[in-house]
Amino acid sequence: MLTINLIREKADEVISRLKVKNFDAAAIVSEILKTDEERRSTQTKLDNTLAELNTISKEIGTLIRENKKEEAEERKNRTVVLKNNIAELSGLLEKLEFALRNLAVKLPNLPSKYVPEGKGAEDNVIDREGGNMPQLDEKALPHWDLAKMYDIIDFDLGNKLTGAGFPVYKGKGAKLQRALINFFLEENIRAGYVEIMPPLMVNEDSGFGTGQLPDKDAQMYHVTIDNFYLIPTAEVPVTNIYRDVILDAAQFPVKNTAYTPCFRREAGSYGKDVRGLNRLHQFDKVEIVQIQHPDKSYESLESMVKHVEGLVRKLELPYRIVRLCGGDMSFTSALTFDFEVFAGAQKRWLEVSSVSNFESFQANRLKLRFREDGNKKPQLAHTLNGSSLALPRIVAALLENNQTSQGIRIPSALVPYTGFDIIEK
RNA sequence: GGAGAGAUGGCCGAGUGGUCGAAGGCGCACGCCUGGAAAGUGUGUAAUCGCCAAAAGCGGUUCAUGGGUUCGAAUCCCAUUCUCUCCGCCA
Repeated sequence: MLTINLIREKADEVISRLKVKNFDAAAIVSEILKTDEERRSTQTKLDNTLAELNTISKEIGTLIRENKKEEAEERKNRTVVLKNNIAELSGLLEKLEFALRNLAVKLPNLPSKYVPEGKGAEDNVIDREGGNMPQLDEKALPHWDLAKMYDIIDFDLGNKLTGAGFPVYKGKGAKLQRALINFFLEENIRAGYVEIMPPLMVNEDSGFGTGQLPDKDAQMYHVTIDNFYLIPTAEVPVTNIYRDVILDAAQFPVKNTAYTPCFRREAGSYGKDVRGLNRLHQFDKVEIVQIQHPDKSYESLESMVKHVEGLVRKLELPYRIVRLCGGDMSFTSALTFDFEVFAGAQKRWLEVSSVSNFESFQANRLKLRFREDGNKKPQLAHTLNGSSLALPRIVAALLENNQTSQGIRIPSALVPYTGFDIIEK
């Protein structure tokens, strides 16, 4: 959520910058300015009325103590009028604040100056490519066939236990999951991230804090009996740790990493996108989160991108780093880099990580602030996060690209974690 | 799940209808003292919104959360959440 102050002070800039996201903000901004104006004048009236009531109440106290009953009664009569006004004004104020918030949450985050213009995925900019493309012959199998052949991931069994999108990992398949989780976590810890193991269900407040609620509730599994939500990403509980928190500037950068299963309903998905491991309802992901001083958040973003790149390189996967254009960016992001790895048998790029700087957009909703030496007023921090990494598509690419006639070769960086270097029949 | 007790500022803790944004202490900041430090001592020490160009200042709100009673609520009433104790159940 953008701050009202920013919209009030730089309305034209907000409108022009949101054009990069193909978002026409003019109508909403003018509505916000009007509502905000009205809100402020209503509050002034209300404050004055409340102040008068407070004064009278104090006088009544004094009069009663002095045994001046009649004068006290007289003043009580005046309060009847005041209280009616207060009820009316505070009702109006509440309505205006509600309206203002509803308008404000409709505005996406401003794209940073590094965001390329464009309508959709085809306009994204490929910043870097790396790794070697696999040399596979024509008979190379997609990962869902390999998973079956080596009996390491059982999609049918998942259907039986739960439903589509909940695979069962078996034997070396299960061990590979565990190895990847540990590999990612250990690499993150080595880079200075503090490991967090959060709850997998969150309450409504947390859902609002990171913006899944109220709009995107259809993407989350809802535990209705206790009104909890299964987390769609570790970003939700980890970022909410800092909801309503005022940090000390000396604590920057805050760096957290967390492994969690992620649960997503993925309503509306279909076709080849959901084949095999490409899109699941439950999957494993290791997340990195940073909270940083506004002056340094782009340095942090850069370091996160470098870090994730290091992981993909160690896994010897062909990858590319994509800078998302305005039209393809998420609502909340100011700048996003997607990591894609190439799955050799499907012959397509799979998104395995998305690293974003949200600047103060998320922090405003969370009320995540910091205080600087010599500056009494708390100000909003910048938040960033990224996957490092999401497992299923990494596994898909590993299986497909590393298939040989002997079996599936495990990249050497991972062998200390798996304890084996090949998956055979 | 049942019964009871509780939730106050960064922390501890007093406060049961008006003079309470809240005693006292700890912590923290700045000063005095000191050769320097400790001890001692003095002062200060929340967030948020509005008025104001801004600062200062003034005003509103906030004692878990949401309602209510009252001229007036940290204090009384109701609901919710959380914590603790006992009982039950349990990896």
